[in-house]
Amino acid sequence: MSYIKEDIFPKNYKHLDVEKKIVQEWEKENLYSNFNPNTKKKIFSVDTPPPTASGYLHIGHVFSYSHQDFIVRFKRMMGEEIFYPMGWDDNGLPTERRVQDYFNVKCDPEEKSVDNILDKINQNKKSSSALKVSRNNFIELCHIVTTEDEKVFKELFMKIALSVDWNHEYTTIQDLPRELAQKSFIDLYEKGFVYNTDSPSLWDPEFQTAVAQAEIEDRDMPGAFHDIRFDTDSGESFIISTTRPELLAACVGVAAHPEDKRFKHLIGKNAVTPLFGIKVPIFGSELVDMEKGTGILMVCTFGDNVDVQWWQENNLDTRIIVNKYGRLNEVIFGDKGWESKNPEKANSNYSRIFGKNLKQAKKEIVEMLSNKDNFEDDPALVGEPKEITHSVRFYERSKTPLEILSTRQWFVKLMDKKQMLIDKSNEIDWHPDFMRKRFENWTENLQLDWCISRQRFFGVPFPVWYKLDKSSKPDYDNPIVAEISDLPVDPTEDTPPGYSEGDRGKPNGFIGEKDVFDTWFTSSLTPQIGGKWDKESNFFNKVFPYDIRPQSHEIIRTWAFYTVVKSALHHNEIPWKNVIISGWVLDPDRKKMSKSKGNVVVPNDLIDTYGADAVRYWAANARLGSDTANDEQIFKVGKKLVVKLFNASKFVLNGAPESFDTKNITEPLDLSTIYIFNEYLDQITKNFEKFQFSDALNNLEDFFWNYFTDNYIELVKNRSKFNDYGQRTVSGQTALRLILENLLKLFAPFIPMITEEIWGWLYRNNNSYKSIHFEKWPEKIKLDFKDINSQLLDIAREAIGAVRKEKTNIGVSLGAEVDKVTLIVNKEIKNSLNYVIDDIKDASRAQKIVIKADSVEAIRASID
RNA sequence: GGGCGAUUAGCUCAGUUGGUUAGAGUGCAGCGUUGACAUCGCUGAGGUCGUAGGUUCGAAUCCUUCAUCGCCCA
Repeated sequence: MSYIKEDIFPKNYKHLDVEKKIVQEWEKENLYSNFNPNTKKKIFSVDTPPPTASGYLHIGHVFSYSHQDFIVRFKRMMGEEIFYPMGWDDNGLPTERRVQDYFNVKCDPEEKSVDNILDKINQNKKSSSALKVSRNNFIELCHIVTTEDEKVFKELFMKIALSVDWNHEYTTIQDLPRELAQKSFIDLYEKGFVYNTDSPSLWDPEFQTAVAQAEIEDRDMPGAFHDIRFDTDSGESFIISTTRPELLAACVGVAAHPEDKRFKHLIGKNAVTPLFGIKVPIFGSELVDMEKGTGILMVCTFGDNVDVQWWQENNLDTRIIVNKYGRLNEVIFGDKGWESKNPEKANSNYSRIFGKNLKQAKKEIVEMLSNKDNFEDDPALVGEPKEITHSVRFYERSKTPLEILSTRQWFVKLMDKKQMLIDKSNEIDWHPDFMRKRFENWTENLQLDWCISRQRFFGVPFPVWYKLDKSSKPDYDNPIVAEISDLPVDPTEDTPPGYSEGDRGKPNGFIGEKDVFDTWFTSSLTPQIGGKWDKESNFFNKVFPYDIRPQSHEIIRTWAFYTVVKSALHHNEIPWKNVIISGWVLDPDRKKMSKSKGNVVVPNDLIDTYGADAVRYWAANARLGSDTANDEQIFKVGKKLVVKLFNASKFVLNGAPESFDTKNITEPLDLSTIYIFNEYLDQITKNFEKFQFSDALNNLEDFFWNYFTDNYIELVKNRSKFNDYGQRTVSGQTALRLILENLLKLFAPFIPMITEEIWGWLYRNNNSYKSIHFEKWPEKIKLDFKDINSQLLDIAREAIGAVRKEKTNIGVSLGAEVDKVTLIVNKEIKNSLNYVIDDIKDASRAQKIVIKADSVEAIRASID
């Protein structure tokens, strides 16, 4: 028989070297990049979140991506065929801004593409003004920048040992995602689920684009109620309150609560706006809050959502004064729709705010309202503005409040599908389950259809052109939609079927849609992109619906929601069977990490200090859905575990026989230990199957520390290492080896580097060697337990504990040899103890051991 | 204002369907070791289980109230 030699074990564990080496080996072997859709095995598919490429990766990414990898590695060892693609979301505003600054360019869809865009940029280097580039060139530049970012991301993901299939790496702006996004649009168009319309919608003046409800956030901002006196055309007057006096010229009505005694008599009459002299109707609405401000208010084009509602319900006039830049556009009082009691005065007043932004206009209006020269009697502004804090809606990336502008936009019809979407979410298992509520709440509270058009450049273009009539007016109601076989198309460069490029912009010709899709319109297709929807239908059907969708909770309303929408509308299916929600990583003060707070932790230093395995250990300790503080203490514990596993393995394997046969496990203590292991294994596997990896890890650690290293190894040390007791020795050696191998496999999903390293010591030179990560997940070890008291290990553990305690009491070292140990035990366990007494004697380093029966509760020891 | 979650030892968290004396890790203090272990072992201190009610033979656990914190949404 040959034995494992000492020289294969390094003295200490150097995680930096080992982890680097292992990642390189995996990459060289393409270990994980081998998904086979034609496998006979069960397929386990993962719809991974594509990180924003021009963002940055922080410890929170490491955290949640580790979570998915634990599950993936478990499933792989369970014998399933893993489909684990990875994408980068490079489409959208963050990249646009970065590229603009980086190259000093500005996208202009009117520009034609050129071949040598980088040369042109170099020539423009010294110029202070940004170079105008076509959309295609702009996309080209975005590729250049994001390719670099993606490389950094990929390196980090490999460093933390994600077992991603890099053969299925994609970016959301590549041809396939662009093509599928356009195909998605065409499919929805043909099904009648999308429409375009010119109606009030949310508009960000800073980025000059429409935005969707999902991208809005409310922020508490300081504001002020301005009380302004209005007259009626019958000579009465009343005082309205508004936080937006700058919209006075856009006033189209006045509203009060119908039950409000103060204003009831005014309803049905007309008011006249100060400064502009426009006659507007006064109407009643239950939506008016009588407690707020003066209880009566002005309705404008458009102050907020409710203004839009009143405008529709009461057939109010439309007076647009805000343009898409957030500035006041030109209007002429006296013209149709702008009839004023004093057009000359109105125009002169308006000239003071025309062209100004909303903030400047507000200041100007307030000044005019309080200037008594503008009024026959008192100024219209009553008293001082009353400062308040109110919530204001912003596009999440913007610093300028949203406006509601009437613009032509494309929408996906959702308002009529709320119940259907909630039903779909109920077919999905959410982990933890309460996160389902977020989805439901959001869906129930939807107020608008999904606005999918953006007036931006770095995105996927709409595959749509519009016919022009003889006066070059576009026919928006009958768009020309691209043929699916022609996708992807860029309507600003490509020509629609039946037209030639010369017809572009000409009477009776066509124009291309300039808008691009909302980023989420593409990102919501990650299941279709990963599965190559309709390109390889065989492939798609095998991975879809996906088994899991891992993500964090703040994008339930966007990514999860829209993905459910797409799958429901395209396939009438749920996109995935399980949603796995990771919590956030908070800073030690339990504050959310954010760039602006400056409390973001970058993962690389932590990984270098503690090792990727230790960082993963920390992530594995968090339950799904719960936020976790970034606590270095836990990284230390993880490192300790890794080192302990290293040392325990070294000890067990050093000098052990190369081969072993499970049949040789005959000693009662060894059998008992394996029996207990089996029970733990059962728990661990069950927890993993429920995606409760943190519970699985807890079980595993419990067995590893409290049974295996602290006690079992100590008990069998002598007979397996230092003395030859014949069959008892072989049994101990075999059990140690068997349990160790099983533990390595169980730890492998969590700490894949150290386990791979140790596995390599054992099997690297075998012909049939494969990574531990493709080994089979342990099954219960089948041995003959029928005459074995499974409690033997517990009893031995208690006995050795009693001896240790007594040695400490009498002040001798645990390793000290003693003459005689007496164990005082109760009668029930005396018999059992006899089975393991020799091991206890050895572990006690006693010459002689005696058992004394007594009516004690716990085992006690005395030493002579 | 509506919804969700949390509140247990100094810190981070377990506590399964209600059931003896509420646990772990970490940290702290003391002692002993350091021949698998930049370790390990033993011992100790430390908790009115957020508050106030209720159900029950029995509540950290179930119900109600309130408070605080966090998140989601208006």
